[in-house]
Amino acid sequence: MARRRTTGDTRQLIFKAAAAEFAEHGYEAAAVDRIAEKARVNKAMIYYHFGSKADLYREVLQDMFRAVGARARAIADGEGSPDAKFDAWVATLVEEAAARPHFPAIMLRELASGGDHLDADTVRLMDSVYNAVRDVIVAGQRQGDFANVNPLLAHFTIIPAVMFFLARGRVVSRRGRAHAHIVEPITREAFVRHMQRVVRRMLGKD
Amino acid sequence: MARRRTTGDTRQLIFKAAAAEFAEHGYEAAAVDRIAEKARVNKAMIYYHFGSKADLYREVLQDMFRAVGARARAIADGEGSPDAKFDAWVATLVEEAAARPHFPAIMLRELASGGDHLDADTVRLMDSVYNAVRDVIVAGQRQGDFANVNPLLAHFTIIPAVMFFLARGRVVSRRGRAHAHIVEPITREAFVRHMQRVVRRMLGKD
DNA sequence: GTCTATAAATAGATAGAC
DNA sequence: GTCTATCTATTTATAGAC
Repeated sequence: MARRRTTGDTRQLIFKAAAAEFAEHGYEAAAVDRIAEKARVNKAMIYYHFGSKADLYREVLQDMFRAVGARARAIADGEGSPDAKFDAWVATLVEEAAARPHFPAIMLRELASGGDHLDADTVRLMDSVYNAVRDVIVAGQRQGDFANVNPLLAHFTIIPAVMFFLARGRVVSRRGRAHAHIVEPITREAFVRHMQRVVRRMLGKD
Repeated sequence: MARRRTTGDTRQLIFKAAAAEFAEHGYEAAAVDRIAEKARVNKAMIYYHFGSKADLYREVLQDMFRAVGARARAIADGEGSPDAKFDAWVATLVEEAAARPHFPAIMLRELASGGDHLDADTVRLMDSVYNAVRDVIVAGQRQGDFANVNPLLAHFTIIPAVMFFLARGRVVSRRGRAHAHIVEPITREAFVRHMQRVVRRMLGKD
């Protein structure tokens, strides 16, 4: 059944096209014209629905961090040992980021630009992800399972590795790079297992 | 003694301004006009000395990877235990990247763009960094000090953490973010110690 | 809600004088 | 080697018809 395009559809088409465009080019170099093209929508519609390029970007960012934050909180508040929770967190982060191909690139670029486009609300959402991670670490330390590791340093050991790994896929798949060791492929399974091992050893007591 | 500006000076002024501009905005959004402004040089001089924006960018990238590659190779071929070499590698990487404030941001952005602007020569330079790291890991494994860890996975655990940490400095130092845990400051010393510990545990045998 | 047309600014790059 | 002036394309954004 083909049905007419509704307002919600248009918004979502724009939203998805915007996420892809911001990931490919970054906020500054992203072109509203190209977003309209990708969404097969008239450019004026983007301004009608989202107001400005900056507002559209903010919505894309917040959507990403809201999704990851919810899953992180679910793990933190769920059942299982601290070790098992971190196994789940690593797997979830990879899964969630892989399901949104634009997520790692946008995060990498936002960091590179010094958080130029992060408003207070977005920082709060990023913080809620970290807070869930920290809760698990502190709980693990209280019950004597984890060593005395700074939770923020632990967080910034896991997140960068996952973002790099997923962003790297596009670099590796380009042609004309067959003979460099650094672009050898890594399977997602191998990466997850590696990171789970690294995290367990990072957090574990001696 | 004030001396006249020579050709070499002009080239280097442009070079440094370009590195800063590419780091701040990324290749696409970088403006040749702004590079000229920063270097206090006429825009036409950039094209006279470097040919194009793309060529200028390539030179900036290659310079970065050449410097880091040389230091990585020196550590790999030098004296010391494999463990000590990795302590040195972590400290060196942080030092080298901190001395070039544009380095982490450019690398983050290049990765985010899928290596769009990496020619074969630049990939070879990146590869030489990894090859030095891999040599140390393989040697450590041969002499029974290291566990059987995939060297590429190990490399992509260290590099991202260092790049994130250094790029994060600019995000943290912005105003209006005082109340998020995720932007709490981390000293360089604490980070280096943490990473050295993580790397030792990642590579060490059980 | 959706379109066309266009304004106003800025981009990369070059011609040509000196 | 260094400059000014300029070409052409593209940018964000909006006015106004339907």
